[in-house]
Amino acid sequence: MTPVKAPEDTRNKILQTAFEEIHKNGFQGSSINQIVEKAGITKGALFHHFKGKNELGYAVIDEIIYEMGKEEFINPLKESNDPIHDLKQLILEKREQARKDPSFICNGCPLNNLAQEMSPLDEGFRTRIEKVFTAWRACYAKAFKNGIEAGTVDPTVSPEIVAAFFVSAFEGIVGTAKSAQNLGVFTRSIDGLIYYLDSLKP
Amino acid sequence: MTPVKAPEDTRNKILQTAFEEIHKNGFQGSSINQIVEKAGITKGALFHHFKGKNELGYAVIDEIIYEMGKEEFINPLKESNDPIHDLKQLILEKREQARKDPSFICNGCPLNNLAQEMSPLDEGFRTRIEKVFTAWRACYAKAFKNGIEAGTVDPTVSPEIVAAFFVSAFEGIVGTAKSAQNLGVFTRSIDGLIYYLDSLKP
DNA sequence: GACAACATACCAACTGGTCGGTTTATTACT
DNA sequence: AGTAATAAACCGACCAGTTGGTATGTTGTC
Repeated sequence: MTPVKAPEDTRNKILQTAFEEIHKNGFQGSSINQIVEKAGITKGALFHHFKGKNELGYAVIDEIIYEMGKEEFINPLKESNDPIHDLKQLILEKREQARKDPSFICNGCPLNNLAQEMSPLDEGFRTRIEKVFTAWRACYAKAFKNGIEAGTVDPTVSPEIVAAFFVSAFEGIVGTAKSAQNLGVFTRSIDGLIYYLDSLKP
Repeated sequence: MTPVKAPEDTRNKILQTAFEEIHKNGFQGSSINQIVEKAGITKGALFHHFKGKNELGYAVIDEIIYEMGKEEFINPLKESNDPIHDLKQLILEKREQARKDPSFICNGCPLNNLAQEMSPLDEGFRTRIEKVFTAWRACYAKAFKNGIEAGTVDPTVSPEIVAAFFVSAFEGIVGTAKSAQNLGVFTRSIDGLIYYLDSLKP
C-alpha cells in the first residue's frame, strides 16, 4: 500500500522543512543537522536528493517560494484591468489576516528575507530571487497597462514605475512591520499604500 | 607620544570592522575570527572590550548604525517645514549617488539588513533596531505636521501614516534594488516614490 | 605594584559534507 | 511467472574545519 521508499515524499518533506527553517532562522542560520532532525530523515537521504546546502536553498526558492508568490500575489492580478481595485482588495486581505493572527507577519516575507540575506553573497540565489521579483513586477505592470486602456487608471502614470514602486513598497512594509513587532506600524503603512493607490485613479 | 595601548582606538577599530563584516555577510554570517583577523587585533582584545558576539552586534547598532541613520536621514529633515521638498532632495541625492557608484546599493541598508535577519531571532537586536526606526518615523511625522501648518502639505493627510509609509517604502526600494543588481529598478522605484510625494502637495 | 589592555593557546560543540554499506524497487532475461 | 542483475533510496558513523568562548599569561601605564 504505502511503499517504504517514497522518494517524492522524502524530497518534499526535506524541502518543506528546509523552507520553514530558513524562513525562521535565515539561510546561514539554518543548519543541515537541524533540518535533517526536524524532517525526521537522515543526512544520507538529504545529500542523496540535494548536492549541498546551496542547492537545497535554490530548490526551496524554485519549488516553494516561487509557487507561493505566484499563487498569492501574481495570479490574483493576472488579467486584471482594474489593478487599483484588485490590489487594494489584496492588501486589505493581508491586513485583515495580520490583524487576526499577528504572528502572520512576525517572520516576514520568505522571498524578501532570502533576498536581503543572500542576494549579495551568492549569484545563484540572486538570479533565482530576481526571477520571482521580475515576474511579479511584470504582472503588475501589465495590469496597470490594461487599467489605463480600460479607463480605470490615470493614463499619465507609467505602468513600469508604478509596478516597481508598489512591489518595493509592499516588501518594505512587511519588513519594517517585522521588526516593529507592532500591528500599528503595519496598518498605518498599509493605509499609506492604499492612499497611494487611490492617487492613481483617473 | 603615541601610547602602544590605545583602548579607545582598539575598540573603535573592532566596532568599525565588525560593522563592515556584518554589512557584507550579515550577523550570523560574520565570524569573530574573521573580525579579529581583519581588524588586526586578537581575540583577547575583542573579548576584553565586548562580552560576546551579541553584545558586539548591539554596540554596532547603538554606536555606528544609529549615528549613521541620524546623520544621513534624520538630521536633514529636522526642523523642516517643507518635507516634500526636502525628502525629494534627499532621495534624489541617493539616486545620484547610486548612479555614480552602483556598488553603493549592492549591500543594502545596514539597518534594514540587520532588521530582516535578527529582529525575529533576538529581542536585544529587535528593540535596538526598532529604536532607530521609531526615531526616524517620529522625525518625518513631525516634519509633515509642520508642513501642514506651514501650508506646504495637503492638510488632509495623516503625518503618522505618511511617515510610516515613506520609511517602509524607502527601505523596500533599497532592498529590492539590492537583489535586482540593476539600477533601472532602483531609479524607477525612486521615481514612484517622488510621484507619491508630489501627490501630498496641497 | 596594581590594574587595565592586550596576547596566545586551547576547548567543546557544531558546521557542511563524505563514504562504505544496506535496503528496497525496477528492469532484463529466461 | 520467477529470478537474477542493476539502479535508486536511504542509513549513520565519521571527517576536517570552524564556531563562539575561556583560561592563563604577558605587557604596558599610571
